[in-house]
Amino acid sequence: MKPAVTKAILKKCDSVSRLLKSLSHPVRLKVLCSLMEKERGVNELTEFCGISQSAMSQFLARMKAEGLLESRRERNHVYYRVADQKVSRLLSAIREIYC
Amino acid sequence: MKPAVTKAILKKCDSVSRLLKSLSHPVRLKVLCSLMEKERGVNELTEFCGISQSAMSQFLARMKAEGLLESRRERNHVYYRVADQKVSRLLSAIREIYC
DNA sequence: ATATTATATTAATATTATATTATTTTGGAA
DNA sequence: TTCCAAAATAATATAATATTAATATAATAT
Repeated sequence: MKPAVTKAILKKCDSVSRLLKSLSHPVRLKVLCSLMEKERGVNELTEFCGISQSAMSQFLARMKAEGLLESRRERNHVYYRVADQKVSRLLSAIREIYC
Repeated sequence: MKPAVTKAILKKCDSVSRLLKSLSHPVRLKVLCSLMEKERGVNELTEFCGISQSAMSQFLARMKAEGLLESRRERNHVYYRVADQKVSRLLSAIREIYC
């Protein structure tokens, strides 16, 4: 492998692997998949994934902190949506290959 | 979400997230990336990733067990290559989006 | 003001993944 | 056979993540 090319790949791999780690949990992946079409409320996501409210809240907080999700509040409900265009593209590719 | 669609997605997410977990470690991702072009020896992979022989061997064994890699022996050297067509496609997609 | 519902945060524990070191196996060469 | 290099395995220590439970906040309704 040419050293010049090599170095660039190594760096990219570090950042990309961090992103993939975020997608690599079943709940986080389910959340992202279900948000592909449209934004959804915490309640809906929680039911969909079949986990506790607390757990979901933690997942959502983490994904938001990582820049994967954005949220907005409406009355006493919070709605989440996918924040990153590239992540959407990646999810589409995954769907195409595996679904 | 329609229950029929839902159930299929939930199942897929479980298996896909397992795969993504495997790609989500920097070393494993580097190995896969460097094997996109052609097969490579353990030695070369170890140097490329900058980890110990033992650690690399463990990663390779795991990836082989998971069906991501195949290997062949030639004299006292072992060469690894990507085993799964779908994984190759996924890696290509990742490259396209992030590199 | 109090109660209720939705969501978030914190803390404790359990689980799993990774790295390290030492040892073993494999196949070939002296 | 004995020796050597390459690779694999085993055992253990360490670090990272996930899970669970309890508590806290936010907004609204009574």
